[in-house]
Amino acid sequence: MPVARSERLLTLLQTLRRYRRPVTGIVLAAETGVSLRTLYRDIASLQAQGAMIEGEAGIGYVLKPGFMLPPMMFSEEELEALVLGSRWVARAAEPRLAGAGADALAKIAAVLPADLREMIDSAALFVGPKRRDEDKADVSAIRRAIRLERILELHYGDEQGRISRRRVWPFALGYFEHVRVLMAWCELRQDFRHFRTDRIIDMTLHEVRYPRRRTVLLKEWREQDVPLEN
Amino acid sequence: MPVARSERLLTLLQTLRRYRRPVTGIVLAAETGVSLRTLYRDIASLQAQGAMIEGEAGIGYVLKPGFMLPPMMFSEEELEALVLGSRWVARAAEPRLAGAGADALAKIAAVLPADLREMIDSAALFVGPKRRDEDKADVSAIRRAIRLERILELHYGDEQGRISRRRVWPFALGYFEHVRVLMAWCELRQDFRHFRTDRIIDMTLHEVRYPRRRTVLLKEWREQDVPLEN
DNA sequence: TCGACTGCTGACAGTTTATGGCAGCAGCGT
DNA sequence: ACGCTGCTGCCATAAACTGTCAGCAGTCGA
Repeated sequence: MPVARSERLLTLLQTLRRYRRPVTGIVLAAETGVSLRTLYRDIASLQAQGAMIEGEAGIGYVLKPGFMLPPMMFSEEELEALVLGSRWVARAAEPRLAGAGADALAKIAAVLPADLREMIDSAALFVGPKRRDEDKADVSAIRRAIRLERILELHYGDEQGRISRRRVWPFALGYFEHVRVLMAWCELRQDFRHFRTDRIIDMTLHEVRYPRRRTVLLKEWREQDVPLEN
Repeated sequence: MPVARSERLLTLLQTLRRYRRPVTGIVLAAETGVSLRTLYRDIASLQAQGAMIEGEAGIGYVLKPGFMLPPMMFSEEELEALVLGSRWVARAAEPRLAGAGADALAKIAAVLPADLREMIDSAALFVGPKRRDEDKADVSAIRRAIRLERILELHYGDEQGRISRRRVWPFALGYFEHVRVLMAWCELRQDFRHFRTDRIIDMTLHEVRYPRRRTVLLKEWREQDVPLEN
């Protein structure tokens, strides 16, 4: 196994966590089954990776409360859930915890590749409680249209049951109250419009890209802040 | 740098993500600057770490959409924010995303040491929207009392403004609606009681531990499910 | 069916890296 | 002053990684 070292670092971290008081390097070396010299190197590695370990001469090591997550794989949706949840905490929880939520979000964003980081900016613009309705439309297809900046043709039914057909320029997915909402520029209305994804009856992804950048649209939409058409 | 290999694995993962279509090992080997044989070993390492990479003879490799987070350090509060957020998503979002939230939570819980995993079980029992009030009491002190199973003496003001002094056995912190709530066994009432942390005027952490295990109290409280006194 | 291409595994030697012991310096507490 | 401890450099040894070669199996197109 080529993971011997990584595992040992995790073990060291856990061992360090068990003790509340400072622990000497000799003890840690014995518990992880390694020489003192190597232990110092391991500590240095963990610190380099962001672990908040403090060592003081004559005292020992203490690990500031917290935890290091080993490398983990998250699916796109799990990532979205984490991001969405953190955003909710950041704006809805008590100030201290809200700050922690924002920090956690920033940490995750820092290690995300650029295209996924955009998801953090555009997804979950609004948050709210419960939602039970199933989307008729394929959300991942919508996401792809946003990513590729492609024109989307929608069959859309409003609350009166009227069905309209529109060509829109999708640029973001968000939540408002309990529904998922597609943010887009509507060619018909020549303005920003919001479409509940559960009311999209059918849609077609066009081959042509729309003539503007979605990031620009998002920025303009934010400044304009039009009310929900619904 | 002793992290050469880890970095290369991350690079490989990113490279793999860039391509949407299957990529042959030769290409990946060239891009990561490594021999084909080593690339196969790297792929195996990533798969062992949970990366969802699929290889098919005659085709190439494809990475299922998602992302691998490198090892990261989270503070206790950041972890709580992630857990709380995921829980909220798990119960409030649309079914598919809710499932993803639950999965993400389970993944995090799986790598957490036992004492922090208890936090997942006990914290954020209830979730709800916005909260703006400041806690008067020190939440981290409450958490410490829970962790150490210590008796807590509270100066508590109810909604009528009456102030009472109680000795309680704290065993969990949660949310209900928009307030943080301390779950405890109340010595005065000889029953489970809930205390809004923003109504705790003052508190004292006693030296003595209470005579029961907090996990047992939590279990009994769950089975009993008494209504909120508030 | 055949061949080209590709994923995958084993073996082995060369190279790199990690490890452990030793020495020395600096800070903390008694 | 002394012991304990964190921390760093050095270096020989041990371990791990890497590349090359070989072979087998599966996919696709001709």
